[in-house]
Formats: sequence, C-alpha cells, structure tokens
Amino acid sequence: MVVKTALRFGLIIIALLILFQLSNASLFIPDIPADAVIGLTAVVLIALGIYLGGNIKKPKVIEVKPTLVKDEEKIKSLRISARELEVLQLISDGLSNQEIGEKLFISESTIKTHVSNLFVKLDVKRRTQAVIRAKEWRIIV
Amino acid sequence: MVVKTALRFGLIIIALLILFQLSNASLFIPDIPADAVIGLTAVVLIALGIYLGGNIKKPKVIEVKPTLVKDEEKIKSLRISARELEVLQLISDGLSNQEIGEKLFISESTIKTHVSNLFVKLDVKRRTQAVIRAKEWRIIV
DNA sequence: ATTGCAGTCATACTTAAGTACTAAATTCTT
DNA sequence: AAGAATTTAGTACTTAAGTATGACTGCAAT
Repeated sequence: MVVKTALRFGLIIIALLILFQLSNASLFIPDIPADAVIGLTAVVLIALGIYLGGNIKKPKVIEVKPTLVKDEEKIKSLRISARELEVLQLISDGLSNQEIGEKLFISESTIKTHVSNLFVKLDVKRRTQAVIRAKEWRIIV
Repeated sequence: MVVKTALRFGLIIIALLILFQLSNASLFIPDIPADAVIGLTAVVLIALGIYLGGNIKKPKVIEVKPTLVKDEEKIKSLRISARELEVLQLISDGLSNQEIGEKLFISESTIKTHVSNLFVKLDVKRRTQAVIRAKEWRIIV
C-alpha cells in the first residue's frame, strides 16, 4: 500500500515536470500556440486534481440494514395460514396467548390451537424457538 | 440544484479566464517570474480538479452491517451479573430453563432464580419480552 | 351436494415458566 | 478481616404454555 502510494506520487511529479518543461519550451516555439499548450496543461492539471481527489478523500461509509422482506413462498410451502401468521407475529412481539387473543378478539384457546399448529409447521417446541425459526426462514420481519 | 450547478460552472469559467489572462500578462511583465505564475496556476487548477472531482464523481460507498456490539455500560448500569447475562443469552437462543441448567451444569431452580432477577432488571414479564428488551438495549447480540 | 380447509372454541390434561421467599457457600471489594 | 455482591439451591406455590382431541361453522373448489 505504501509502495503503491509512493509510486503514484512519483508518477505525478514526473508528469508535472514534463508539463513544466513543455510549457517553457512552447514559449520559444512559434509553431505551437502558447494558448493551446496552456489550455492543454490546464485540462491535464484539472484531470490530475480529479484523480487525486478521488484517492485522497475518505470514502463515505453508510450503514445498511439487511433487507427485511417476508418470504411468501416459504409461508405457502409450509401451509401457514393468514391467521397463524398473525399469531406468529404477535408471539414475536412478546405477547402472551391471552394478550394475543384480546388483540384479535378471539379466545385464548383458539390461540393455543394456532400456536400448537405453528409449532408443528415450524418444527419447534417453544415459542422462543418459533421466533428464531420464523426469522431464520424470513416468515416474519 | 440546476441553478446551483450553473452558477458553479460560471464561476469556474471566470476563474479560468482570469488565470489565462494572468498567465498571458505575466509573460510580458519581467517583475513576476513566469515559473511562479505557472506553478501557482498549476496549484489552483489541481485544487479546482479536486473540488470538481468531489462534486462530479459519485461518492465511494462502503456498505457495512449495523455494528452488533454489546453495550457494556448498560449491562453495568442495570447491575446484570455475568451469570445472568449468560442465562439471558441462552434464553435468546431459544433454550428452556432445564436446557440452560444442563448447559451450565447448574440446577434448573438456579436458572429460575436468575431468570426472575433478570425480568426485574429488564422490567419485563415474559422471556419473549426479555429477548426483545435485551436486544433493544444491546445487552445481548 | 360433499369434500376439504380455515377458523373458531371447549375440555382435560401435562409440562414449563414464573414468583416469593429463605439460605448457604463463594467471590469481590474495601 | 468484614461487608457486599454473586452464585448456588431449595420449597411451595401460581400462572402460563403447550398437547390432544372433538366439535361446529363458513367458505370455496370439485
């Protein structure tokens, strides 16, 4: 890395020296218009600046969250129903069976049915595992 | 945005014209050495290039995953012990109290003690909530 | 029409989770 | 060394979670 930087700067210095020489020489050669040489030099120098700027400036670092998209195919393949998915999401939100029932206006015993069916489909034994599995398989966000 | 860009380029053109004029003039004024003017011009042009490069070039973007670092300060402030933290992590991994006990070679009743103490410190009622809260507060990864 | 799925609910049960203490041994800390 | 915090473990209990099974309804496809 250090060698690369040194090499780069060496090349830049050589390029600059050549330009200066050319610039000086042109003043005494009438065949080439001085303006053209100056213009060319300007363009080369600006290009050099742009090149240097790209390397000197530290890159912008932005944090990106992994794309949180549900895998609808997986949900279908596991034959998880819409209601079951709702319950699964609420389990993941930390709600108890009773709270889920209240939120969905259905009895706790129905929630238990959904939960049991979910565990079979997700191949887990506990709700904490269900949450992990469901996120692994991108069934819930 | 368009106006801003137009203005910027206008200024750049004016700056260039001034430089060209200066450059031409200096050739006939012996008081100022031609090399100095050329050198100054070079510096200005390179600076201009760097400035332009910063605006024209699309920024280098490095994508990084959100930093998953435990907040040790938070752990201390909540007075969560090392053992409790271990238990918390294993809860988050989906293990039952019994499984956690087996993994740590201690009785399930001890796990229950740790769990209860954790719930008070995390201000939650259930282990599913504990996992959510612990991740919110970056107590576990 | 009947077949099947989704959703609902209930009962009865077992197991796990969680609470509320008490208490002892161990390990830091001062 | 003394005190504080941690870790361990127990008992006794309450509550929540989870299982198994059966039953009823509505709805859509065959």
